[in-house]
Amino acid sequence: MSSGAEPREQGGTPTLASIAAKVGVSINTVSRALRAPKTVRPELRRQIAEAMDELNYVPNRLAGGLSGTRSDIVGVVVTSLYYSEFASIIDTLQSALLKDNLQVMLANTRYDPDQEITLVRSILSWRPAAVAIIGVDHPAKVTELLKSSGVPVIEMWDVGGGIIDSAVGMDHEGAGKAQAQHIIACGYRHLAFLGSMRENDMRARKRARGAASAIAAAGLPDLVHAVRQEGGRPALGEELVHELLDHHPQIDGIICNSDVVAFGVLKALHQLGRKVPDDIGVIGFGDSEAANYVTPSLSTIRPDRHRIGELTAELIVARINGEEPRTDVVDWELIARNSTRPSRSPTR
Amino acid sequence: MSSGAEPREQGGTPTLASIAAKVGVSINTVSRALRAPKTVRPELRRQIAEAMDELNYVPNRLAGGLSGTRSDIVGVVVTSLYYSEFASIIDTLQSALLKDNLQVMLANTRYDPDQEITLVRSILSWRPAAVAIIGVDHPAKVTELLKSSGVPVIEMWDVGGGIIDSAVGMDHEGAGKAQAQHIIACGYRHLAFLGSMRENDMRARKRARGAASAIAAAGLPDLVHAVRQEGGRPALGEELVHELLDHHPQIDGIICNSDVVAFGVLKALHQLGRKVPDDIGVIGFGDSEAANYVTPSLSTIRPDRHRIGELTAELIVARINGEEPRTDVVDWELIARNSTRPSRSPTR
DNA sequence: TGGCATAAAGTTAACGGTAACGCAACGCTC
DNA sequence: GAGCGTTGCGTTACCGTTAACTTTATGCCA
Repeated sequence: MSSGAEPREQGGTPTLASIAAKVGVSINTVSRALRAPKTVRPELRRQIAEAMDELNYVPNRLAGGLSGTRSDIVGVVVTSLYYSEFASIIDTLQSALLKDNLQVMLANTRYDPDQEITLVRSILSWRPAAVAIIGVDHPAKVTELLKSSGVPVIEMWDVGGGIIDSAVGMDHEGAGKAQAQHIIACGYRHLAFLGSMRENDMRARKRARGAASAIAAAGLPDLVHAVRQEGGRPALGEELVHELLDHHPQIDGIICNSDVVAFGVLKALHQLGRKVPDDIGVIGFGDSEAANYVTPSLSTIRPDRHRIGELTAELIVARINGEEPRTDVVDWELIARNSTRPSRSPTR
Repeated sequence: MSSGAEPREQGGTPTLASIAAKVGVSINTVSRALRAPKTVRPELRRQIAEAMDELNYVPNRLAGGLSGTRSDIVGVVVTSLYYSEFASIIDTLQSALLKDNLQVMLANTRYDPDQEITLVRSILSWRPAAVAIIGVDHPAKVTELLKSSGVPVIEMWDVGGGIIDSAVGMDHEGAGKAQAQHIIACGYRHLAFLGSMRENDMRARKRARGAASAIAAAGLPDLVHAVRQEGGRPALGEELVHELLDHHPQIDGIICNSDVVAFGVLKALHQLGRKVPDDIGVIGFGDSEAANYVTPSLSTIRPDRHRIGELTAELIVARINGEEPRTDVVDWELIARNSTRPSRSPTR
């Protein structure tokens, strides 16, 4: 009050030195009290803990990371967040990593390969303990950066092809094939693949390829594509259905690239007076929360997102601890609901 | 080649020193080439850039952050990810921050206050340039930590009460009131509030309070609560509707705490043979992607999540640049669809 | 041609920790 | 009571980068 602002509290946030000074020990003893508590006398440890609490001490992990060799950051690179495609993977991953005191640093490329390069570089500059990244198809520079960094890299969601280090994902081509096989088994014959297909969404391409191969194997007419280079929204499904049926009125089975797009498809078909599943069958991908609650309920593929997140976390920890790289393939499940009818007899 | 493995390439990742040695300048010159390019001769700059590219140099931001005063990390603390409540906010926020070279570090408390303390401490230990956090109601320790850290804090999603520093959010009590007023205006009289209400979800409580006050103002019977301390899933809506109508068969209007819960409510009502919106009205909250695609389409409240993300990013940059703290309130919109009927005449 | 601003580099000292090493005090064994 | 392993703490040397100075070269004008 009297002498105004003394220059004490020498700047701002307390450091180990502040604690050390307060307790009357060396800096290192304080560090040890945190890092290796058994090497410090219990009474002293108590005093140190008390001082830390009083000063609201928060360790500086920038310094810790610089000094030690590990930084306890896990970089997570996804291609989208908005349509919650990967939100649940991140959710599981983050919670699982917490147990090992690993912090998630997030980056979202929005399917832009240039962004991916920038963001990977940016994440590497934090010297992460590991990097988890969506997809197995990356710009060459990304692969190069990740490889030369030497940090463990877990590629998520997809598998196959040239894995950088380790991978946890599902077989998208197989899933696409299963979509087609199911809809064929239900008796639909003139199939289309519909939805968002951004240039760098290799998973969507693989599913479309899988579907096409199943159709070829069944000797049916070629798969018709109705896709656009933008994010999957229900409204996109509505638009594409109109286009599709204008040009290909014979279509009686629609394989959607995602559930949200399928929602729009179902609505548009209803408005057009096309009965699902009687006149036309629809299958989605993703098993979104609402898939069982639209009318008719949506048949779809359920990827085990939870398991992907969990396994990724496990794998990250394993790799940090020096275990060998590996690739885990997780299952998906075909969920047959009312938008496809198993008992439908062939139309021909 | 001849003398075998020289100790050069001294371990692993290249540093400024590696570049400096390669080009034949001092470390600081290399640093300046990045930090203040105009102070370095163009020709030299070119050589340095070349060397960096060749060695795949990635700056060490741990060191940079420790030395300089800023760390370019923005800590983002959310209460949930799985049900994508906040995924789109993060999406917008992250993209907007990218322009200013700010990196998002993510933490998810899952509505656990102890986790919140742990995670905030953990994030502060990275000396972030700013922290964005969901909600304005935090454990005392969180508030204390954030305040004493001195970093700009933006509280998102909610506003009102004791703001730590700055806030961007909407008026949840007002939104709850609007839900009730809408459903009352449609002629429904016996109202219930239904959904997930975790102990620390203050926003849900505020909306319920707002609804209750609107009902009191209209002189209607008290709001019936059908809530549970777990995450909002469609199945929860189904379960709660059964419980609710068992005990309160007179209910003719259901205010849901979230759209996903409302999806289950609509399905259960259909199975019970209760017609929506004729016998009973339902309104959701959130305007999820699927709200317009369930049957009947769901009336709901649409918070401007995009704007919240955008404004938060703006505010973060402003605060980092020394501008004053402030609180921005964003709008929400009532979206009337087919699950409530505007023209319904009073039942009494 | 000396004086002096300016540009372009080099030197030095942090930043806040961690890890390796050193050393005193203590208790134990024989 | 000398020898020796423990325990508990202090010293010192980095980690890679930035910022504040200092130095050296360069050009311009009187």
